[in-house]
Amino acid sequence: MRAIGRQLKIRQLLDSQEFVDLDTLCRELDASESSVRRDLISLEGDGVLKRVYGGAMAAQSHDHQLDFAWQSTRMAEEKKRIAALAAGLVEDDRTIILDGGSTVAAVARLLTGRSLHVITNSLPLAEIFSESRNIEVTITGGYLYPRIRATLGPLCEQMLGGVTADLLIMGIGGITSEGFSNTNTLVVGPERKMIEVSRKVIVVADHTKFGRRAVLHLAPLDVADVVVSDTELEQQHREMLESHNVELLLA
Amino acid sequence: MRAIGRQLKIRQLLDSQEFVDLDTLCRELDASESSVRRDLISLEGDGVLKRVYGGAMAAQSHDHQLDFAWQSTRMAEEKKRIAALAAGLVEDDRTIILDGGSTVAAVARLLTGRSLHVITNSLPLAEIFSESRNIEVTITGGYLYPRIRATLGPLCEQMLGGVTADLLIMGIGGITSEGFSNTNTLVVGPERKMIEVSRKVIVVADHTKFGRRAVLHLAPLDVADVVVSDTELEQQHREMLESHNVELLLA
DNA sequence: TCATAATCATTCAAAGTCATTCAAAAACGC
DNA sequence: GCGTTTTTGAATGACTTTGAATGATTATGA
Repeated sequence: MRAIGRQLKIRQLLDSQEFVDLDTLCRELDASESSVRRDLISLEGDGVLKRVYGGAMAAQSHDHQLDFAWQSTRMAEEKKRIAALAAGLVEDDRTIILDGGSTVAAVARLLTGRSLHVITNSLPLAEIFSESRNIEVTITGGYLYPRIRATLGPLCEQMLGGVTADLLIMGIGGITSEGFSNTNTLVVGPERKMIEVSRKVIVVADHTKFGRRAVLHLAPLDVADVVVSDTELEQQHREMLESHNVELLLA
Repeated sequence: MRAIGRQLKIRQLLDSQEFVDLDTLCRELDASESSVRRDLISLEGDGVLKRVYGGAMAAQSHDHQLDFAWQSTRMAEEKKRIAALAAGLVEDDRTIILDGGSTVAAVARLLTGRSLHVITNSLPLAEIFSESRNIEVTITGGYLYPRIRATLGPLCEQMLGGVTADLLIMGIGGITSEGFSNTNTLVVGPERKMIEVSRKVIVVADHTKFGRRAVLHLAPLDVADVVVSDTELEQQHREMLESHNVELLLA
């Protein structure tokens, strides 16, 4: 059977089932492991499926499953490692501000058993701590932005202006030598306030965020005390942070 | 079976049941205890489930949480009728404050299609409007009280002090001739503020609340403009409200 | 309260899976 | 037919996952 025929059959298989392992594919397609692997690499490039350890998963759009598929990728693993490192930097019984990024959510899940005072504008994040008896959660008020389910606006910023925190853990959209930037116009206001009222600022960002400049400039590099990223970060970006006196930790 | 396949099956299992023990998982997945544990750790990291001693529990999604809270309230027919009547009193394009009682939640459900600005300190209530494109939700900040998932405390009251609303719809613990009272020490502070900043106050309360005095006095009867209750309300209580110039509507 | 049983985290060797390389086979153009 | 390009499958070594064993921790019941 030719490559095209095999790939067609793989597509069909993934229509009916969510996951197929390599052995099954080799048997069904009557092809060698190597060929099947090559097909999977090709199909993954087309966005048809998601390669996972032991086989492949269907990449059905907008379904619950897609999130799952993405979460099981290598990138998600890096995110988890970054989160673990960042969580280790948090000392007990401190007041920390968490912004609403997905990497920060991963950090939050690792903090659930600790004793802390958490301030956040993100409802999903607040929910993570709902079972944590030793964590006091303060939510900033304001307009509830539905898409990301976080509070924003002047009321939010005003309230942030009235608090102080030992630590801020913040996700970010892009990092260049000019500073940190974010994609969402509305969130930068609260984020600037968060930076302002926090004694120490930790930014969590995987290596793909480096060299990218998102639409909205947020703050210069030196507002961050620590940046936590992963080991795939290029040397030039490492030096960029060092030259701005930002401590860099790689997970 | 590979890790991804197992984790998929665990998800499916937790869709249908709230808790699974480790033995069952090992048998169902035909995998060792160690592997299942690793899967659970990974899935917990993804926020899919909550690991508990002896197995794992489904991490209820927000919708489910709501539905659960919904079902757990003994939702008498009366309450629904009261809610419908109260919702009918709300005019479009107004700013209304909703407090966090279960009867008020019933009102909120009926308002989802409307065009309004809603201010609330209750997270479950805010969730009800998450899909409503024409409703702008403002959440009051403050300490997040886990049991009822509402914000409280000085920050909350301070923020309430900074707004004004056309209408307040409030649930209540007890109503006597001395006034309204509530069971929870912490919620009366925000509730007093809510009354203060609202031009009109509607109290929703089924007939069982009348004649009962809860531990904490909240406000005298005449702060309410309208009380909505059900037809089983005794005559003496009807007269009590009338004598305080409170309009009484019975559903 | 203490002893017992069950569950859990950690470690480590074995098994499984993956990316890469390379020579053989197949397809293609002329 | 013959040389070139593409595809294939086996082999190698690197990497990841697995399951059993160990000791630590947590529930249970007397």
